[in-house]
Amino acid sequence: MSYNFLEIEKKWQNYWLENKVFKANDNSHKPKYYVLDMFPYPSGTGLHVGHPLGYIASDIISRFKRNKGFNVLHPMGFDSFGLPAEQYAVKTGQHPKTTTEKNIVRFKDQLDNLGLSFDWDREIKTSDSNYYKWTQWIFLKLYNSYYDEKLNKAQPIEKLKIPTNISQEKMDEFIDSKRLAYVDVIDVNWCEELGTVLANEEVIGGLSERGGFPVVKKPMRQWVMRITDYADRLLEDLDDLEWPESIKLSQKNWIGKSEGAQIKFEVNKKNFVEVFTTRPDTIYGATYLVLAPEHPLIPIITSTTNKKEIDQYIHQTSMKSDLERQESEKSKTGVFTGAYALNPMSKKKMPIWISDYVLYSYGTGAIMAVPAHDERDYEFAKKFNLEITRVIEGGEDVDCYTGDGKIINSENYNGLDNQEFKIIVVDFLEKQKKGEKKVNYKLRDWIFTRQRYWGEPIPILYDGEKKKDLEYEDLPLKLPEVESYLPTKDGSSPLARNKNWVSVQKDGKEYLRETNTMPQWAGSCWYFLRFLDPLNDNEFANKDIIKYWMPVDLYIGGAEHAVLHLLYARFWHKVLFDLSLVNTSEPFKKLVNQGMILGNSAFIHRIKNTNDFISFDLIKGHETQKIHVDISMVDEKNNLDIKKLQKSNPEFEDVNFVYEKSFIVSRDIEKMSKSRYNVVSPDEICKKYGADTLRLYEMFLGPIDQSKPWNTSGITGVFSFLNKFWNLFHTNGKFHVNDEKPNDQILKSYHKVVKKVNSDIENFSFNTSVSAFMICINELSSLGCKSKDILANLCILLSPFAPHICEELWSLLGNKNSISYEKFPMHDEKYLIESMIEYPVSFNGKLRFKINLSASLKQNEVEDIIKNHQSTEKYLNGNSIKKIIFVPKKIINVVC
RNA sequence: GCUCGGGUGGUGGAAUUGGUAGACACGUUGGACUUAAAAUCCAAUGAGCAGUAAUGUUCGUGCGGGUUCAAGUCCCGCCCCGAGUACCA
Repeated sequence: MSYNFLEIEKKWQNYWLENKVFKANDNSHKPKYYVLDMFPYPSGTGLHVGHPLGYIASDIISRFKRNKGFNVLHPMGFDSFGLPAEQYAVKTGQHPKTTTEKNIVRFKDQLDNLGLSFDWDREIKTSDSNYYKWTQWIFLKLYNSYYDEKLNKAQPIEKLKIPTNISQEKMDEFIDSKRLAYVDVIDVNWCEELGTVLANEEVIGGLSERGGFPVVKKPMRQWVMRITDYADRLLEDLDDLEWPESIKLSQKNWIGKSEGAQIKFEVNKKNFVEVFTTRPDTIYGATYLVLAPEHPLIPIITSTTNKKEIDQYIHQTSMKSDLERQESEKSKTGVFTGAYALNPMSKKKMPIWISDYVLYSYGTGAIMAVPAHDERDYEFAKKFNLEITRVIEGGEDVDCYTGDGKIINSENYNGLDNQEFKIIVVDFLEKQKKGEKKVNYKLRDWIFTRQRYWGEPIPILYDGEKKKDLEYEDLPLKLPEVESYLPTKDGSSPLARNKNWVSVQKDGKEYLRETNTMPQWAGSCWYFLRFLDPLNDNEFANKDIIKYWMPVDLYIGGAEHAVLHLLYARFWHKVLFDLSLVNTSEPFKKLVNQGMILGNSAFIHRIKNTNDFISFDLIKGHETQKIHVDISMVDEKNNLDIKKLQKSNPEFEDVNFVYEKSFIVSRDIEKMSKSRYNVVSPDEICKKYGADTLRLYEMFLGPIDQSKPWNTSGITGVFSFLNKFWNLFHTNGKFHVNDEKPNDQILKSYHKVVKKVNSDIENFSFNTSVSAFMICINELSSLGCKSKDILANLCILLSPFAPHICEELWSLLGNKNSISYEKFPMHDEKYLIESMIEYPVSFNGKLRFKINLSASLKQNEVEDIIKNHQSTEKYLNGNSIKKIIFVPKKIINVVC
C-alpha cells in the first residue's frame, strides 16, 4: 500500500501558497541568498519532463539554504516576448498576448504541481508593459551614454567633450557616433524566412539558430549596441566568476582577443594597405598582400587592365551567402589587382591580391600573406603560384610550419628566437611610423533591432534623419494593434502598418516612430533586477534593495545560452554598473548548467516510393524513409499500436503495414520536442507517483550537468523508497513513533547520511544524496528504528528533495510550523570515524586507515577511537600499537 | 581541422580524488504470500575456472606502454563517442 501522495501534496502546496511561506524579506538580519532559474519562454506545449530538472535543482538549493538560516530569494517569471507566439498569431490570427497569457496560466499550474518554492508575489512577464517600460528606459540609458576610454567606463552623454567650432549637424553626428546604442547602416544577417535581422550570435554556420533557415548578408539601417567597448572587461571579469570552465571558454572564444600588430604597406606616395597580424615575426616571409573583396582601396589601386576581371570577381562573391562562402572553403579563389606594395622590412615588392578568404569584418579587412607559415596563405600561394619564403626554422617535414623556432632568411635578424623578434619588429615599425602594437577582437557590435511584432517597441522618434528619444513620462511606449502580424519580405516591421501610431505630434512637431522592435534577449538582460522590486513604479528597482540582494548567488540554466543571453546580460549589467545604477560589476556569481533531458523518439519506416510501412525487424534490404510517430502509440518493447495510430491520424488509414507478429518501431535519442512526438509531460508522472517521486527521480537519474535520455523504468525504485520511509514510521496505517534513545548502530547510519547529504548538496551531487537516503532508510528499517528524534531530523534532511512527504510527517510529529525554516541537522564526527576504520588499508606491517578528518575532532580523540575499536584489534593480529602517525587530511598510519 | 568534455556490469550510474572497483537503483533469475495476477517481501546477480558446499582462484574500468607497495584515478602514445566552433590573419 502506498502513502496518499495526491492528498498530501495538494494539501501542502495550498498551505505554502496561502501562508506565503516562501515570501522573501527585503530587510532581514539573516544572510541573503539569491537563487535564480533561467526563466522559461511559455510555449504552447507546456512543460515537459526536461524543464523541471533545473528548477528542482534550484529548489533543492533554495530549501537547503532556508534550512541553513539564509534569507532566500527564489523568484520565477516568464520571458514572454518571442517568435513562437508571433508565428502562432500569424497562423491563427489570435493576438500573441492572448495565447501567451493562456500558456502562462498552464505553466504556473504545472510548476506549482511540482512543489517548487517560488515567491510568486514577485512574478514578472517581459511582455507586460509595466515591465518593458523599464526595458525601454534602460535602452534610453544606453542611448544616452558613451564609453569613456580614459575612465574605462560608460558615462552619461552630457559629460562627452564635444569639439567646438563645428556646425550643429556635425555635433549631432559626433555625439551619435559615441552613443552605446546607435544607428548604423551595416551588413546584417538577414533571414528572409523569419523576416528579420539576426545577431551574429544567432547565426550558426550560415543558418538561423531558430528554425535553421538560410541567412544572407545585406546592408540595412539598424540599431546596434556598442558591446565591443566592453570586450576587454567582459573577458577579464570572467576570471572571478564561479562558472563552468566550458562556458567561460566559449565566451573567451567568442570575444576572441588576439594580440599582434597593425602594419602599413606603402602602395604609392598617397596610399597604403594596412593589415593586422599576430605574427609580425614572419614579416620577411610576407610575399604578397590580400584584400577582402569589400575593401575600399580596391577601386583606387586596381590597374585598368585587370578592372573587368576584378569587378566580376567582386560581384560574384557579393552574391554568395555566408553558407556558400563557407562551402567554397576548400578551394581558394581570387584575382590580382595589378598593384604592388612595399614590404617595410625586406623592401621587396609584394603583389596585392583580392580574395574572399579574407573577411572585411575582421581586423583591417586586409592581410599580409606568409605562405610558408600560414596554411590558408600556403594554399592560396600554391594555387596562384606565388612566392613562398621560409623565415622560421623547424617543421622540415611539413610544407607549412606554424610553430616557433629560430629566424632565418631575414637579413641581420637571422638566428634570433621568433618570439624575441616579434618585439623587435614592432619596435622598429613604430619608430618608422609604419606600424604599431594592436589588439583585435572577434566580437562584433550587437545588432539590436528585429523587424517583428511581438517585442518591445524602441522609444525613439524621427524628424527626418534626426533622432529624438522619448522622455520618461512617455514610457511605457505600448505595443500598438496592427492588422497583421506577418513580417514583410522587404524588411520593414509589422508596426509600420499602423499609420496612426507611427506618426506622432510632440511639442508641436511632427515625428515618425521607430517601427522596429527589440530582440528577445532584451527582456532577459535585466529581469533578475526587477525580481528584487517588481512593483516599483518610480524606478526599475530600489537601490537599497538592489544593494541587499545582488549579485545572484546561484544561477541555474541550460548551457545553450553560453554566448547569447549570458554575454548580453553581463554587458547591460556593466553599463548599469558604470552609471551607478547597480552595485556589482557582474550579475551572476555562480552558474550551474543543467543537462538536457532527451526524448526517446519512435520511428516507422516507409519503403521508398511506396505506401508500404515495414516493421523495423524486417527492414534489411529495403530503402526506407523514417517518420516520427507519437511515443504514446508504442509500448516498452517497441510494438506499435496500429489501430491507435490510425484512429488519431487518418492519414494512416489507407497505408499498408508489413510485419510478422507485431509491428516494431525503431528508436532514437533526440531533443524533446512537440515536432518529434517524443514529449513526456510531468503531469502524468505526478498523477501516478506524485511530485516528490518525480523530484527525487529526476535527481537520481545522474549528475545534474549531464544530458540523459528520459526513461521511466527506474522510477519504481524511488517511489518504493518514499513508501518505505513513510511505512517505517507507520504501523497498520497509523503513525507510530517512540521516545526511545536510538542505539549506536542507528546513530552511525543516521550521521552518515547527514554528512553525505550536507556535502553532496554543496557540490550539486544530488544523485548520490538520493542513494545515501535509500541506504539509510534500508538500514533503519532493518534496525527497526522508530525514534521520534531521528524522524524529525530525517524530515528536515530530506525536505529539500521531497518537501511534501516531509512536511506531512513533520506535522504528524505534532509540529505546527512548516518545516521550511527548521535548522538543518549536522553530523557527529565520532560515529563516522568508527565506520571508516572498519576497512583499513594495510601494507608492510603498517596498519593504515584512510580517514577524511573534518577538523571537529581532535587528534587524541581520534587516537582513542582507533585504540578502542574492536576492528583495530582484529587487524593488529595480536601486535600492540607503537605509534599513530597522522598525515594531514588523509591517511592515518598505525605502526605496530 | 581546432578547443573542451567523456569511455566503468545487461542498463542509469557510484568510488571519500592514488587505497575493498561496480555503492544505490533498474533489469534478470529463484523463492514466499495469493485460486491467479498485480502489489509487497526475501535471496542471488561483473566474467571465467575448481568445489555438493562454505569457499578458493584467475581475469576485469576503450587499446598499448610506464611510474608506484598500491592506478578507474597520475605520465606517454593511440582508438572511439559527445558538445562547441569554424578561412578571426
